[in-house]
Amino acid sequence: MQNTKTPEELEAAFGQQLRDLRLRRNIDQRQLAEQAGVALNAVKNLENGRGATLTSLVKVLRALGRADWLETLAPAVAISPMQMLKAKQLRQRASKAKGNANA
Amino acid sequence: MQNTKTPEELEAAFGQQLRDLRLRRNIDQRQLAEQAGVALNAVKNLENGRGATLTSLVKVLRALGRADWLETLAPAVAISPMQMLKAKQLRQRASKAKGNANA
DNA sequence: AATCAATAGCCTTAAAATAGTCCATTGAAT
DNA sequence: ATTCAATGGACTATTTTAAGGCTATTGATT
Repeated sequence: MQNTKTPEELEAAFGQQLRDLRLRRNIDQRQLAEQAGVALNAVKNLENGRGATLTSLVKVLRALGRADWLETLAPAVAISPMQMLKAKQLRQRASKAKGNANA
Repeated sequence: MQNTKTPEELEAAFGQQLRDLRLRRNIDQRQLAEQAGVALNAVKNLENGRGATLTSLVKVLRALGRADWLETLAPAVAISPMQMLKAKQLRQRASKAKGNANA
């Protein structure tokens, strides 16, 4: 089941979550910006889904105490000890063009 | 327990996770960029932690089928049905400067 | 060990975000 | 109902990123 939202919608919904985190801590945008080391405008851009840099986002997450969330994107796959033994490490490059899982 | 990593380190570690997701699907950067609708350079920037826009990130996550991850930042707090009744909705603004939870 | 596609890195131009400031609107507290 | 800080929106200058193209390096395959 795919996410049908457009990138714009995703960014806006994401901004709302950032806002929620901030408001749960009851700090204003100015304070958050200061603690994060970014401009007030950068926080506004993030929360309103108006476009932002990844750097601004990371700094703000850090200030909100949620930098750990950034580590949850690609969790290591859980494998059994037996599988562990013969598990090959992840490839460093995609395989050459013909045998790919492409569309 | 705080995350002690610098923003640069966080961004680099995050980029590695993006790369892992891509490699698990065995597609190359060019294909991912094409499917995401961004430039090849944007994918490189993301994976190498060299700076990127939130828009590029969102498009790439979407192409990787992981846009749902964006919804996991601020999960709704679980409360009991009894609490539900008297639960006030989250404030829309931080409270005025004196009584804040500031540093 | 030879091959060659995947990736890194650099360049230029265009587009977008940051930073700083100001003013208008509005939610929450009195 | 009034007040006023929190927020939104707009503007300019500066910095950063996107896009597109090119070359050098290197990991995976044979």
